[in-house]
Amino acid sequence: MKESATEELIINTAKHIFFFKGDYHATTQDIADAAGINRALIHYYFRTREQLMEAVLKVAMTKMNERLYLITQSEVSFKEKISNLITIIIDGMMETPYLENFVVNEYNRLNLTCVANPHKELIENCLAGFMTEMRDEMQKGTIQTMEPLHFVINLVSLCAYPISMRPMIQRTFGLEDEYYQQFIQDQKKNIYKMIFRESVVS
Amino acid sequence: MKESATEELIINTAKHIFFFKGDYHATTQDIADAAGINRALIHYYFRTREQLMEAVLKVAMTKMNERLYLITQSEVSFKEKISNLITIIIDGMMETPYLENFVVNEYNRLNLTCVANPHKELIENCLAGFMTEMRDEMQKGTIQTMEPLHFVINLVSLCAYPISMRPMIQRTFGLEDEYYQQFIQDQKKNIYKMIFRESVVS
DNA sequence: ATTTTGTTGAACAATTTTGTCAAACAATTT
DNA sequence: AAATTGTTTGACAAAATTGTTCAACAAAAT
Repeated sequence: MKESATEELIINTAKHIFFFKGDYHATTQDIADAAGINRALIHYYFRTREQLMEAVLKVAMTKMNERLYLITQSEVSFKEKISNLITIIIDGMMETPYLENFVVNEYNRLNLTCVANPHKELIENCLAGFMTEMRDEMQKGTIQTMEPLHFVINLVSLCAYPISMRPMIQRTFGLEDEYYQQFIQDQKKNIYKMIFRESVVS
Repeated sequence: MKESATEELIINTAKHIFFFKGDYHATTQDIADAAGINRALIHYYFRTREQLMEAVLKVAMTKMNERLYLITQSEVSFKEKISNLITIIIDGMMETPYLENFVVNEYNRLNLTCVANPHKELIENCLAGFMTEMRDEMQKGTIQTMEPLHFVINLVSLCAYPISMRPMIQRTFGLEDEYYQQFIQDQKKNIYKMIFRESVVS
């Protein structure tokens, strides 16, 4: 069953408003206006605002899961895998910078069991394999020795935080948009070199 | 002029709801109920919901600025300074885990010039000094060579992200509250050793 | 003690936002 | 072409939320 063009337009508009613009206070009217449609259509396709939110969140989480899967199951060298992970996270988040904030903020309000991950077990296996891989590399001395969970979360922190908190960081340090854009691109190499303890040429 | 006990109660309750619980959809009624007072009092002291939000945000940002100031201007060794920074950020954020998210989310809506930092120039000076200090340590080889701005933001990322995004991370990796609490405490030493490239005993 | 000032709560009004409905319209089928 | 089905629209109703007012009360000052 393929969804209607209007339904997809609504979802995409909502995604843009919530995940790109970060306007969590957007009303159904705001969404309808942005989509150039009548507000009643939102209710026609999604019944309530809440159900639209759930549908949008579902799409978001599925996307995140796909990313995670893509990274962990690929058959490439460890260094390449890390490199891919950095690129996928940073590029992905630049497309939808407010997605993670949205998930965290709406977390308590929405019933997240209804947006459970269909590939949950598959991903858990991939992640377990990735953990083992990390331990191997630590023994080899490629990366610093620490709990694999710390390593993964550190890696994600380095990629995601500067994008998630962009408005606050830009304001704190007084950085222009263009400069910050470049900063995030530079982060890709920077993180890689930090992880593998290579010196950075400046 | 000391503020009334009621006014302080309202501020503190709002802070708890927004910065600790992370319930951004809380109504004036919700806040009044949580504070055990009549809703009209909120309007009496703050006139509108928006002005209450601004007052709360002002308190939050002042607190953040104080932290930053405390760290950068202290006359201790570089390693100790980093150690303090990690502790202050992590402990501070555990008290108000949703504060940063709140600032980012409300950023576009609120007029942030009205909550401008009174110590702005002072902090900029301290930060500039800190940057120089970093460059020195990089030349000495204490820390990895990179742009000081990257170094600072990386440091903050490592501390803040696991707390800011806690609900999402816990869900993704299926971690219990108690375990995660410990994880964050362990992060303090972990980040320190990562920065100074000391090996971690596990 | 009385006036003044500040504080509180309940009821009310205004606004905003969501949700519902029936009629009009378009597309498809018979 | 008529009937059926699905889509779109504007108007309306309901609910939720904010903002206002007034009368009662308490505390402090004169």
